[in-house]
Amino acid sequence: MNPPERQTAQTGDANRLALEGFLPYRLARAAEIISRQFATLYRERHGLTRPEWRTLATIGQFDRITATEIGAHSSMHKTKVSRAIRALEERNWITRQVDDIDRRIEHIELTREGRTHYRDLVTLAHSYEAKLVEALGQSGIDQLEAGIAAIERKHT
Amino acid sequence: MNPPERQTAQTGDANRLALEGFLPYRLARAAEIISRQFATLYRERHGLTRPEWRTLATIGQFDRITATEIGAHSSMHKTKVSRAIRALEERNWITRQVDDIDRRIEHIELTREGRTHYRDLVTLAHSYEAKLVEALGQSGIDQLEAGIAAIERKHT
DNA sequence: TCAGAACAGTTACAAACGCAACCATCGCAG
DNA sequence: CTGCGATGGTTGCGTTTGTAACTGTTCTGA
Repeated sequence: MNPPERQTAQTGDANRLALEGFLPYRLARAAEIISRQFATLYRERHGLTRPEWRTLATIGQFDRITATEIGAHSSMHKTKVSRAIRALEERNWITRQVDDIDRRIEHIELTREGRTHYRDLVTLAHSYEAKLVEALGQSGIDQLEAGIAAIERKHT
Repeated sequence: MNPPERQTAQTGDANRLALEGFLPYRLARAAEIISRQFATLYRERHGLTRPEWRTLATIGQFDRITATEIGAHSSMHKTKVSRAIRALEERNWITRQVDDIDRRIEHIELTREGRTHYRDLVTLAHSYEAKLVEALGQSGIDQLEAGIAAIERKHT
């Protein structure tokens, strides 16, 4: 058993930076790895891009929702959302309905077809999460979540 | 004091997915927040893009390095590296030198000017890390690093 | 009542990205 | 040798992205 190594961005020399130990870099890289892995799954299976998957996931979560709300809930720029919505609409996975009172607003819902894909996507997500637990161990997951939670807590 | 809430992607209903509890999403979002915060610093201060910052950081870390090695060390696509190198070269922050023996290889080094910026960048990075520790708490940082380490361990 | 601020959503445009094709060079097997 | 696969690095091209500007609509306050 090795003694646990404390990884930091320092190399002993304070005038250098070890990129591989620098937290923002490590975090970005880790997120990229996980995102890509999961993206491969839904891309191969449903032909979705990342913004489209997030959009679909958000609509499915709330049944009926507006574009602005989707952006707020999924941390996406409104142009990304707009384009994702159009793409999903062209596949007939969602429908839009202009609000009766405020005609700027469009309510978005899943079609039957969209719901089918959403259900499958949820299964996929859960099973990927399970794989993550298996790969990283429950303690790894717990620590990661705790760390993320700390960031979330500080961020507005 | 509230009891700690266990956050999961489930909403009780297994046929739904709570995006805000889904680990890949949370991780991507957290990384994005941190990356953006730090990027604002070096962009405002040195006018660097993200690939340029990573490239510069890697060159500074190793003094003399090739483009391929930069890509491997900083997890960037070779075209990204190529373009970042060109941009840094145009600012006269780095120099290239074709290898005497293998003329495909270019050795890259910092110029005096580049070194000045690199030093400042290192200071910036360290002080940002310190701010992170302050904001998230040492335990938050430790947990985050442990979680990331678990991912790194599994990834090739 | 009505002018202008605010807001939902789209679009035009430029920058950034990755893939694939490419050039130049090297290494190696026959 | 020499021909051909592998390697380092660049570039062309289609796609994706964010910014800003725009359309259409509602809200607000004088």
